[in-house]
Amino acid sequence: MISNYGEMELKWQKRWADKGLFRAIRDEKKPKFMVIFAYPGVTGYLHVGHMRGFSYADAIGRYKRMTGYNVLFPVGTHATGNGSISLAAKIEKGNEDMIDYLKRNGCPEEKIKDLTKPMNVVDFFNDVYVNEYWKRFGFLADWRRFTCTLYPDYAKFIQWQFRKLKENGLLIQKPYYAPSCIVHGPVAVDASETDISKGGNAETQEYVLLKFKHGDEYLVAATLRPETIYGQVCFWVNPDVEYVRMTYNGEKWIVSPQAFEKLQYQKDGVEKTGVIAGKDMIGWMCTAPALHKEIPVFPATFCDPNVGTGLVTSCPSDAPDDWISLEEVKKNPELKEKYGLSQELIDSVVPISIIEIKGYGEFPAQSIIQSMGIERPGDSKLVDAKKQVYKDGYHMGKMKANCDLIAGMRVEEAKDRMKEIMVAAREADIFYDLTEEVICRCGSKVLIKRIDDQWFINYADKDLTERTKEHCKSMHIEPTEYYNNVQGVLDWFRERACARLGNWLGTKFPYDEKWIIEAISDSTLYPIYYLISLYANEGRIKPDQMVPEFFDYAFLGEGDVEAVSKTTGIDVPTLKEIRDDVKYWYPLDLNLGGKEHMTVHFPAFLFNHTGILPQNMWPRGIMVNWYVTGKKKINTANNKLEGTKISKSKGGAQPIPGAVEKLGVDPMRLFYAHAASPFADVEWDEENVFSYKQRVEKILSFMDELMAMKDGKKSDVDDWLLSRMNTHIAEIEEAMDSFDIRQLASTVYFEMFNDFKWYVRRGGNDPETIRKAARLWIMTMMPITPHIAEEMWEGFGFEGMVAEAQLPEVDHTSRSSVTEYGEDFIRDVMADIQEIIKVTGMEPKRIVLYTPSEWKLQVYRKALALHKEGKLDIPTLTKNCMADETLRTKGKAVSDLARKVAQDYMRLSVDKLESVLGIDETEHLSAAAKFMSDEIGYPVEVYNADDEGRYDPNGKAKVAVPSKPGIYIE
RNA sequence: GCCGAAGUUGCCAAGCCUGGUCAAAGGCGACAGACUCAAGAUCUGUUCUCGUAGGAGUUCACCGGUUCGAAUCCGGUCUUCGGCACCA
Repeated sequence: MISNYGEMELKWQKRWADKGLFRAIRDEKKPKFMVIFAYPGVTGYLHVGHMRGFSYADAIGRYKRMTGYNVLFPVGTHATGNGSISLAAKIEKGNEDMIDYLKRNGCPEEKIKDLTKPMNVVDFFNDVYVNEYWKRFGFLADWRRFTCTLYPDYAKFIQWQFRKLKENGLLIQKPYYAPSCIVHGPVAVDASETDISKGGNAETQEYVLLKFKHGDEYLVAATLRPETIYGQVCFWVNPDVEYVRMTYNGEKWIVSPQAFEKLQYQKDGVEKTGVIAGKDMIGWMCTAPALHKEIPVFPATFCDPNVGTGLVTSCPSDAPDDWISLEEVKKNPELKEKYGLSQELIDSVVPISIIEIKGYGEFPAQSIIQSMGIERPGDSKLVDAKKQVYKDGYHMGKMKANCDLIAGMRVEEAKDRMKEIMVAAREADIFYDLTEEVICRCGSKVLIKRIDDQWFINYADKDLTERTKEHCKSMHIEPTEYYNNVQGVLDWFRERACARLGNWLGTKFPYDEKWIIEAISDSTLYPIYYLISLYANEGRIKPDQMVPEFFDYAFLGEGDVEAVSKTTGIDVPTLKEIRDDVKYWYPLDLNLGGKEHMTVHFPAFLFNHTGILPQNMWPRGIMVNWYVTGKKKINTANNKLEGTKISKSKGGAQPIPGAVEKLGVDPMRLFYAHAASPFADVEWDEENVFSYKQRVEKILSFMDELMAMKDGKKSDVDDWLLSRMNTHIAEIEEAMDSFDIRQLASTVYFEMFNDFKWYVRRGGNDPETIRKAARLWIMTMMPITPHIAEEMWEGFGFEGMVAEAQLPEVDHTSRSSVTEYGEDFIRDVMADIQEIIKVTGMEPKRIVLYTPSEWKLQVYRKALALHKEGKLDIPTLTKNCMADETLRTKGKAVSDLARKVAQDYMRLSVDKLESVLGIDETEHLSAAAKFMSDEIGYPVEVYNADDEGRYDPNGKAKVAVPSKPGIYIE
């Protein structure tokens, strides 16, 4: 027994390290297997969930290692971006939450004060990931090759990669509208709020700016629904807002001050020329674009100067806000008075029905207002009403005949068409805005900014896409759903902005150093870099030497080695060695990553390989793993059991070191492997992990028992056990062809264990068989629970370490389905006996089994013979039996049995029938009678039905058929 | 909304591609028994319903279809989850 798991684990980790097992060294005589997991971002401590995918990679690597492959399993980290900048900034400011978080995860106090510099943060966590997570989990990764995206040598690689993209025509520049801090430049707006302090749910929306002419000025309204232009009847201005007069493109515009600020970031030559009070515009007449009709300007307080341009065109038929505000204007005499609007003018404004939506009346806005019971402007339900009617309109609506250029179109297409028409006629313009306020980490506003010379990787390139899609068909991608889906993902992938301006960590863009290469784009081709990082880490090559010619030679085999040596200053043998490594190890055999990578990293990873490297270096496999979710809780809202996301940033996640100490590495690895299919989320449940720990301990103590069996002898079950073991190994091989780690776990920790237990229960105790079988068993445990496997391996005194052992080929000669069936047969018979005892509630004095008469066996044998020829059916078998003199004398009994046999076995394998006939049941059951008596607790006797002297008061012998002996209990 | 995935017996979770050996693996929990001074220990059995003879009945979200036969194939419905881009 193991008294201290931690010590035991560390002991073996040290031995593996001392022996240098982690090192992957090129060996041309052996086939290679290169596996990575998508390296994690350095954003702080990881939690137990992250170890799931990482552990798969190690288990697969170990399995491959055991089955004859030379395995390269390198690791690294991804630190590009601003995660560590913001972490460092928080420490600097003494942010208590952050300091608390670090402490809670076991960061030593004295370390914390060092973490005020971003690079220190990166170095610190690199150390944590490697030592506290990966090494602690017993990974056999080639630590010498560790790399990080912020290392100077890595930067050289990325610069080369971008040069290649450019040379291959895959880098393009074009304008781009990106959320951008007014101080720091582009930021990422997403739910994790890595870059920002507020507004993670904001989305960028494209508005159409509609220009309403008034004199020589334009009132500019922003709309998401250009197709409603034909329904416009008036224009809304907020009387309480002071608007800005500005010039743009030789035109005079009026917009809200906020909109003016935003426009400055999106349009050139925008200038403020004055201001105008909203209330001064009330009562104006302006000309609507496209419609070319005069409409009046009315007051509306719902016009928010922060949204769009703060000016709104009114289409009451389809906009609930407009409808209700128009009603208000009509009903409210004060407004009339205040703004001097004539009754005549007001009366002239009537909604125009323009869109037909199933389930709505003539005026959709009116319908929804009535059904939701909204009565006045400002009602909070208006937000939902708007959403609903917009949504239904968009998907189900159809433009009515009065809509001129877009009449009869579905709203979906009318929208784009109308936009194009008006923009082309210079009656409209485009404008981008965020759906909610976004504030940068620095406290400044985030607005949408036009970037003219934004660099993109052109993933939309047709040729590249086709090539990549085609290649994916030949790849091994798990799960199958993703294999199918990736085709669509690759199609959907568009140009991707690949560089950023501002304060980011990362590699400088080689063609223009003001740009920093963006986080996704610098982590696509990197698996190949692990072949170089080894040399860089060992100081054999310096970043300065890693000029383009170096990579051209190393990766592409271009250039003359002597010349490259001269250019780079790297000696020829080293260059050749590197080139040989690349040729040997690449392509990557398996890239394993969480499901979040399916639409981002994996496609980019594929595209960069197919875009830069020759075809024989394109990746061979991808495996996607699902998550470990938080403990499920009852959601009181809907009374359902729901998992909660384990989140790095939000806390509440189980830190890894604590879990390791409490539960042990092997139980955790087993939990990851077995708790669910890799392609399903699994709940983190300590109780569950604990039960895996118990299973591991059970196996350990069971092994102790086996080791103690020194003087047993051979029996029938020995053959059975060895047959079972080989059958299981064949199963494992098949499962692991598709990296089915769960099946491996299931076979090894459950099925094999059960077989061993049965072996012992049946009296098996032969030391030679035990050693032989245990040897196989322990080896198959090595991928998932390597530490205890070593412990047992050593206990049995097997040579070397199991981590370097080779799993033998399946020994087909020792496999026998007849032998295996023999034990199933015993179990079935026992189950039948138990069933009878249970149902009758008897306290048996005597249990008698009857094996079937010879004539029945004859029928079965005939069935088998026919089955082998594929001719087993009822009439054929019956005829066949009746052709036999002795059988014919039995008459109906034979034909009845023949029918039953044919029916039962027609659709089953020949193998099954062969097994049933393969054993002599009388002999087999007699031999097992003692065992069964002991197990059941009552005496068991066995007779053959043809035995004249049998004890058979109930005539049970005659119901006996092969595989189903008659049973009599009294 | 679009795209994708899923709904299995108290819970977790296999099976579904390749229909029959599926009342449906395994684990957990529960129950009974064994062993114990004791143990979140271990072992054995049971765990949809009915049943004094190894059987029968009703199940794999719901409705319908294909088939001799469907948890598995097809169509539809409902529900849940994920992705929807500059975010690792």
